[in-house]
This record gives sequence, C-alpha cells and structure tokens, in this order.
Amino acid sequence: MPELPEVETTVRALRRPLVSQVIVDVRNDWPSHIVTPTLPEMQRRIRGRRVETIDRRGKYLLFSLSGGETLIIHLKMTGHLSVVPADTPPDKHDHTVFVLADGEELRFQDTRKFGRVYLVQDKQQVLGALGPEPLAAAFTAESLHERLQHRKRVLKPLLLDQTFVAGIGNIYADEALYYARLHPQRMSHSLAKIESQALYAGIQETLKLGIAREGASIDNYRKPDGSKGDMQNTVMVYGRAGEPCLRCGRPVERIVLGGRSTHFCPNCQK
DNA sequence: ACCGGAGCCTGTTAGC
DNA sequence: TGCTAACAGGCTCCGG
Repeated sequence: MPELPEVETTVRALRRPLVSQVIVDVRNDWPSHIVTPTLPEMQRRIRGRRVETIDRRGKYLLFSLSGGETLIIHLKMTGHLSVVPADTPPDKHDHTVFVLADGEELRFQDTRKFGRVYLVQDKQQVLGALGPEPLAAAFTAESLHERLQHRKRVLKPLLLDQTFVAGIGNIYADEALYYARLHPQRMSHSLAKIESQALYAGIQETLKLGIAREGASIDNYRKPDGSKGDMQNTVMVYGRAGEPCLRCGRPVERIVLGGRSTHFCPNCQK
C-alpha cells in the first residue's frame, strides 16, 4: 500500500523517463478512475501537453504540464505506474493509459480500482485539505506538539488523518509509534512535550528510512520497474503480530483502531 | 469535534 | 481438493 516513501520512490523513478515527454492521448476502461474532468474533455485538454515537473504532496503524484494544468494521481491501495514501450503487452489491470509522443506509454495499473486521476487548473482543489508535509522544514517538533495539544483524538487514527499530517499510512504510523515508544491508543492531547518530540523523530526516521529503502513491498507495492523495495525487511512491528518485539522479546500485539489493524509492543509502548 | 460504519474493489487466505 | 466467505486497506460520506 503506497504511502509517502513509496510515492516518493515512484516519483523519483518516473522523472527520468517522463519529464519533457509530450502526452498525445489518454485511454481509460474504468470511468470512476478519472474523477475530473470527463474522459473526452481530459483528452482534449491533455493532448500536446508536455510533462514539465513531477512532484509529490502527501500520497499524491503531481505532474505539472505545459499550459499550466496539473495531472494528479493517487495510487491508493494497489496503484502502480510505469513507463513502457507502447507495444508492451497490456495487463488486465491497466485502467488508465497516457500515450506519449515517443512511442511509450505511462500506464496506471490498479488491481482494486481504488486509484484516482485528476486534471485540474488549480491543484489546491484536490490538495487543499492536506495537512503539513512531514519532511518539510516547516514541520517541526514544536508545531507537531502544538497540533497534538489542540486535538482530542486517539493517536493512531490521528496519524492516518491526512488533514493532520500528509503521507502517513498504516505501516509508517505503526512504525513511528513504535520508534517513539508511544501506545497507539494514547490521546493526542495527553502527550508531554518530550513525547511529541519522540513522535516527531519517529515520523521523520521511519519515513526517511522508507525512502532510503525505496519503499516497503509488504503487499502489492512495486517500484515502477517492477522490482521490490527493501523496507519490508526493516519493519519493527507492522505485520509482526505474535512475533517477538525486536527490543524486548515480548510478543507484538495486534488490535484494531479506527478500523485499521494496529501493531505494537505492549511492553515498550506506553 | 470526534467516532463508527458503510461503500468502493478484487486477490488472497482462512475455514469447511 | 474445491468451494465459499471473510479480509485487507485509503479515503469519502453519512449519521450520531
């Protein structure tokens, strides 16, 4: 499941093959994949546009196009993007395909069809509600502490709330809480400053590690070239229910919070 | 302001 | 062995 490090890895891998390429058409066989505009209008507005830059905001990929519009893609659960020669045999889960002028295609493969595509003039229309970027300079331990104090929410679901912090998903939320030695059911406003600082460090360290390892291929995630990331070999608690905590040896526990599986060490995390 | 549940999907896995 | 049912999970919407 692509989270910030997986999306960042995808963005970095797509820049070389895609930046400065001209899009000549769009194909789609699953209408709800494209949120806005309609397919005919997207085709009209995107034809002849050049990809100028590729960036990331939270878990969204942003393709800035000549003419000022932005193509935005969210991979959700099973989305995968790759640039391949147009004669590459199609996969049955390729649902939106951008045809490029050089004979290649940007293919959005998405088994569970949760992914979403937008073409907008104003990217704030899609990104406007997102919280701060966790790896940006403006996001500090102090500002995190402040934001935690102003909410009365269970820590784990709050970390998954994209309006609170952008980009953290189920894996990195569990890992960050483990790193910070904080119980996932702690209330946000109960954190002492030193605990907020630990959470800040946990978020930073786990996300940076995830990027350095080029993502976690625990489930479906693959890099654009189809290869796996390495982060799955470094997870401390996620998916390790019943296995010994790597710090104290007691079994890792699994509970459900906010409808999400949550893994933690009841001995190390208070 | 916050919480819980339904819905969107389909490949995988647990259970019979 | 073969089949069905439950499950996973990011995000939005709805009602409490």
